[in-house]
Amino acid sequence: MPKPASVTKKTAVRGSRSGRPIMALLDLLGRRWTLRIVWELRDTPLTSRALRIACDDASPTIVQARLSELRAAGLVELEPGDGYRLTALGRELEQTFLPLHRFAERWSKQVSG
Amino acid sequence: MPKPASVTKKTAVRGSRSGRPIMALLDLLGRRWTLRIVWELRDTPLTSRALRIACDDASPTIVQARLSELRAAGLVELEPGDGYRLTALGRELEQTFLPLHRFAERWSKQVSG
DNA sequence: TGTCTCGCTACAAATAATGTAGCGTATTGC
DNA sequence: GCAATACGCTACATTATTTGTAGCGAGACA
Repeated sequence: MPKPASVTKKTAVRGSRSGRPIMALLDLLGRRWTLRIVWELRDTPLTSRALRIACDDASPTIVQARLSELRAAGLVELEPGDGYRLTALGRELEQTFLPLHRFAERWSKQVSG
Repeated sequence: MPKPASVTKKTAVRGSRSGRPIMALLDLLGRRWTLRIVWELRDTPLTSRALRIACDDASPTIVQARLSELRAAGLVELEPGDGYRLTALGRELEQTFLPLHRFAERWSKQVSG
């Protein structure tokens, strides 16, 4: 059951068939380690290796793949000599995630007991 | 300190080694279709089949798997006769996602243009 | 030179997702 | 009663993604 080319292409985001940016974004962020990577870059640039370690020693394959996607999406950039960091746009995104930290605390308390 | 069983066991989330709820949450949400499912339930309950269709005809296997995870996480519940819907906690989470819609619009304009 | 680290890639094995079919259980209409 | 339908959910083979390990070429440092 083939999907349209725009969705089958490697770089494209699933769910973008609709042309609704939110779907493309949800898809991009819903890939393994993507949210985590944005999170780890939230307040400091990290080299690719430091990032891997920060992400529970995720494999370089997937970290590089996610970084490529995030760079293509204009959310992350590579500052030579400094490592990866969020772009201005990436920082905007990260801002929308700040309440998530607080929520996570509430959530873990409510789920565990 | 170890997280509650529901977050440390096999069913639970990668990245929870640290015991930091945010990691567990980021991992849970960073699984394919999870964000999308929460999004689709944002303002109306949906039956499992309606949800599949809303999610670009995702396979029932994965939708059911994600729903199980989200139910175990206390974010989604099944109301018999009504379908799946966000719990109070799930609605709190969804609230933190609202700015995402607006961001997605900004993002798509900046990336494509 | 040798030894670092950097960003990044290759590649086989393991794991997860996909697409299709169908189960058992209600609920409806006849 | 009895199909027809929709529900939540599962089986399973195919395909895609992720993982883990190893290592490349380039640059900095000594």
